[in-house]
Amino acid sequence: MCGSLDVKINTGKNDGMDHVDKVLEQWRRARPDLDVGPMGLIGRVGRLYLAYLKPMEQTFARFGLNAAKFDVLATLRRAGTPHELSVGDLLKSTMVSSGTMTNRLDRLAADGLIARRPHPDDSRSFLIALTPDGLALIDRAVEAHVQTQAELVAGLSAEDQAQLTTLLSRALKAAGSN
Amino acid sequence: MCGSLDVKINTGKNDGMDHVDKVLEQWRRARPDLDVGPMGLIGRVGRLYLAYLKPMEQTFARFGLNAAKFDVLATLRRAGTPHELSVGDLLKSTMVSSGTMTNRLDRLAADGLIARRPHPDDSRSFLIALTPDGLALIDRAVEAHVQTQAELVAGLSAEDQAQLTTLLSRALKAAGSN
DNA sequence: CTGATTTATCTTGATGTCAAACTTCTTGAC
DNA sequence: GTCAAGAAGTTTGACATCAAGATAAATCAG
Repeated sequence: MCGSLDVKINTGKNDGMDHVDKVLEQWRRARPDLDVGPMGLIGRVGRLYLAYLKPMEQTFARFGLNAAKFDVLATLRRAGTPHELSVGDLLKSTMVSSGTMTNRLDRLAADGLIARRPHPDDSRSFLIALTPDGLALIDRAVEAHVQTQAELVAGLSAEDQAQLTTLLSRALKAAGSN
Repeated sequence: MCGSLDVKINTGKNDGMDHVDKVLEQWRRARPDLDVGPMGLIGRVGRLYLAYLKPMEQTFARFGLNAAKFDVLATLRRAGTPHELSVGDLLKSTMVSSGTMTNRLDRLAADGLIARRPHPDDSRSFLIALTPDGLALIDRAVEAHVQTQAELVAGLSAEDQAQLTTLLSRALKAAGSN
């Protein structure tokens, strides 16, 4: 007596179900004791993050960059003239480990996009500056990046964009990360 | 005459500004020609993703797992009895490269959490099954995971959670990833 | 049947990341 | 002054990931 119902729902290939809906449906069948409501919200945040990341990485690639390199160059660029920060400043802005930052700076220096010089007031420290090439590149890359981002949200109405931004801010506070 | 204004706004350490607000403010000063509206939305999605990911990774670590391993075990678990899928099935569900999946399966097999066996109908293929240890572990881990996720969104009202889920779904469709 | 193509998975080589250990320099207590 | 404690970056070792190439088996065209 439940055979037809099983077949009907099985594998969840119904109407407007997205990937997250299908996963939740599977969990409900496999572990009906679990409340998967939060998983739906958090899962969609993850999927949206990936959906945004891929096109942005493609844009970066057009300029010989990836998200990691873009991140460092953009941090220096938006800091304003003279586009120079210490390694520690970059660490605070970018939330990666110090070893990761060393690696990123090595590669950017090899590309001629940044230059290290000793910090005049602290010999343990280094100042990292955009080279002229680095400045020219990030200025072009960020224009393309902004354009890509505009396209990614173009399908949302202005009102939806504003509401989504508000709710995301609230969610960030609720998650304890301001 | 703009000196005092400059100082007042400089470095953006005002009221309720979060990290994304500060970045946008820096861009507005450094590149006033750019429209950074979409960057605010996309930036918050990224920050929220990270804010969710860190506590979830800590939960996984309590069970000797990381997000990659949890992902595979959970896919097998929610597929239902006999908790067995081909490598290709796992690839479709998890969106990683085939080399990555091989690596994940090697490590899970070394941990005794999954077992490979030849596919009875196709000698190119393998069936991957949870071992009894793997099943017991993922059943405990997913309970803790659901609990962690509940805590992460607990600061949002039920209405905000529902509205956010709706808008995220809309944003996913708008970004061309359903 | 047989050769060509496609499919399923694994292997290889290059990157990127982190945690923890390490080096060098600064600062603070006395 | 001098020594201990802390801070700024770098190095090391272990993983994780991907793209592209390799291997082996299934399928298809004729």
